[in-house]
Amino acid sequence: MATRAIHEAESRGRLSRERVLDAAMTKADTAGLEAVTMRQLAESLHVAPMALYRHVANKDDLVDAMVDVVFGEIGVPSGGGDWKSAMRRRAIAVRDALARHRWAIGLMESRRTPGPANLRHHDAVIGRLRAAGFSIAMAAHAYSALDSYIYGFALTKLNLPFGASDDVGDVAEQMLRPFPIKDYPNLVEFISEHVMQPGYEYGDEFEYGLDLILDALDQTVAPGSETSSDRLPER
Amino acid sequence: MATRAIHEAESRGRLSRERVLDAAMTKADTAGLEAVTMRQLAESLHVAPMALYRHVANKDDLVDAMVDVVFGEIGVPSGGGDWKSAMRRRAIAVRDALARHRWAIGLMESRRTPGPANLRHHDAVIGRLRAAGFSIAMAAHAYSALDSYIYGFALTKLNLPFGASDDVGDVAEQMLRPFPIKDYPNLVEFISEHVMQPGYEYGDEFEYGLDLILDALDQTVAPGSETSSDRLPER
DNA sequence: CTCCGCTGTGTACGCTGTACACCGTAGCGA
DNA sequence: TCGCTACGGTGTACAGCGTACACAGCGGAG
Repeated sequence: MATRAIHEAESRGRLSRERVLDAAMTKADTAGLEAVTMRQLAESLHVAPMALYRHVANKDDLVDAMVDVVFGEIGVPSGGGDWKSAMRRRAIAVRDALARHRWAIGLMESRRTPGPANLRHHDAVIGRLRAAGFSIAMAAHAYSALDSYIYGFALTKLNLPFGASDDVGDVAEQMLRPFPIKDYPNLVEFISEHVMQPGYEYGDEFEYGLDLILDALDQTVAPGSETSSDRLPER
Repeated sequence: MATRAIHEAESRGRLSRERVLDAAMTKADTAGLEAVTMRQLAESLHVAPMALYRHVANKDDLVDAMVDVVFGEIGVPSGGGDWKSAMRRRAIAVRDALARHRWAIGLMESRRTPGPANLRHHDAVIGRLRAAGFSIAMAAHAYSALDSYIYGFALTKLNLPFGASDDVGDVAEQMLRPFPIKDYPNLVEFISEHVMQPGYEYGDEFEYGLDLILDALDQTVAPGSETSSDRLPER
């Protein structure tokens, strides 16, 4: 009884898949995905490592579930407006979710076993495009182009690192330091004249490319006209 | 002496950074990046694990070098033609390199310490755009949009798995099996009417989106005209 | 009251990256 | 020719990983 009481006090009740998932998300968000080990996760839940296996099949199952939580947060493209603004809002929702959960980038589309939120999301986006008059093939084109861009942007932004609040110029300069500057004149100009300028924010590039693609799709799908509600040529 | 002779016969001479790198690339290409462990790598070189550390600082250094080899294979956009076809060729070269080295996807832009081939590549691409009359800001827009798309496509293609020669339809159907079909009508239609059709190849989507972006950039950079050789508006 | 089943535990195995001390040899200066 | 040094390869060891397996304690059903 004493043991039980103490244990309850420490862990605020029994373990559950949801509590495991919550702890994993928090840990990943704050300490990175590499900090999400079964052992560390168990420790932060005040539980033995093997206890987790009563609630997740294995680590892959856990990661699958985490990714599905992110899809859940993204939700589905909300009702109003034309397809273009719906897709624009969705793109930004995805970007924002990936900004909150940087560890999910590169995992979102890579799971061999998509969860329900994942499927619901894809279903809704395709549905939205079809309702706007996209043929199946054209919806595939649009979805592929948009998703590639969105995930790719997140990926390159995550990477080429400019980590959040680091001074971008410092990082860039540091990457170049070991090399003779004269070998990379365009890169040097690019960094000193653009990246290091005050007010530069790589994240701002996102909407430029996004609108580029959305406008191009719009032109393809409704060349000349401005409202589209019928099946239109694929290519 | 006997020992030495045997050892030489097995390993075809001394170890070197290059031999380590070659073995690592081969292993990653054939068995995936997760098979590239210091121990397995050492074994395939007939050498003790710790021997590798005389030639690479640590595993991160090794992976950095592997990524730079991929950039080396991509090369720089070759001379002739307008910027659009140069960028198109580059995009396809990147896609092909990533197809040869699937493990590199997600690593290409993520290394905090880019190698010389990486920098040379970026320098050349920026240089090509600048030479075609792109302002610095416009070059940034174009580069960001293109790279996001290219890497994102590789990422989503790698992922949503349809692994190479698997039957795409089978995989898709299998992903849906655990769920009630009626919950995802658009997805079901999409898969059965499009993805499962004979001749469908997701990889074909790449050039559609690529040309969409290239044409859109072209229109932005030279609205109306068909040859561009001067600085033009950023946005 | 007894028993079953569920949940959490402890131990153990094989794998990972890599620190550290060691040793044989090749190549050099004397 | 000798002796030394520096370098490349080895063996051992440690901490940390995912997880298989046998077990224990408790709650609820019969």
